[in-house]
Amino acid sequence: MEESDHEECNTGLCLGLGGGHVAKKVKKQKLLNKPLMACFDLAFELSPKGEAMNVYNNNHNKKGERLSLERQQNYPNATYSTDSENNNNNNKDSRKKLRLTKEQSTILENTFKLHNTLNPVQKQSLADQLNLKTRQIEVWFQNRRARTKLKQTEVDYELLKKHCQNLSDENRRLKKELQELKLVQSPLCPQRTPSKPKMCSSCDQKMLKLNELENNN
DNA sequence: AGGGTCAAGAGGAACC
DNA sequence: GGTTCCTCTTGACCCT
Repeated sequence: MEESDHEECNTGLCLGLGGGHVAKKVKKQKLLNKPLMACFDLAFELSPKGEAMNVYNNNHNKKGERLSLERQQNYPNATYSTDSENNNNNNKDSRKKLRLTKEQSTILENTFKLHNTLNPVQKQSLADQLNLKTRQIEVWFQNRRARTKLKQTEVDYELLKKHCQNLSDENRRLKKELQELKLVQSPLCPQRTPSKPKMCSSCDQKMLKLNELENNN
């Protein structure tokens, strides 16, 4: 990287001042009217509140350090920078949080509405359009799908809860109704007990004989 | 200070 | 076997 490559940068970070806290201080003085700029592998943006932030972390992260070579090979587009690239900054405050601009968020949201997954070509073109890494686009879509799913789960849970409540109410109502029916059929209400069927005299006699036989047996 | 949000890390599953 | 996705977790930042 030539020094002239970042002549626009007045954050101080190019001079070895690392970390978001430094950037935060510097931003208030110098960056208020610069929505997006890049310097080395660092890109800065203003948050909705006007704070300057490191757009993409440079992963001196404790975990980032153990990132396997294999994964780096799997994701060649990802900015898994090695310490040698950015080692001017101290490793402790590495993982800076990216804040997408309103415009970036809007475009991502609109794209997500059209298709919630992207093919590599779409990913690349979106990355170019938004000045982000394809890996960032990929991560955003992953997280967005996760949020959608979580929201849907919450909605489903509420629906099931309501349904369950309805079933409980119905069950209670039916139990009550059954109780009332039992009460109505009890001996305490003789008028409701089934009356003896009327029989003609011949049938009556036959019944009598049957009863006698049964009793004899 | 503590909780919420969200980008990113990590690891495993699924797919081709 | 490489790539992408899912899921859970982590950590930075914001808000109250």
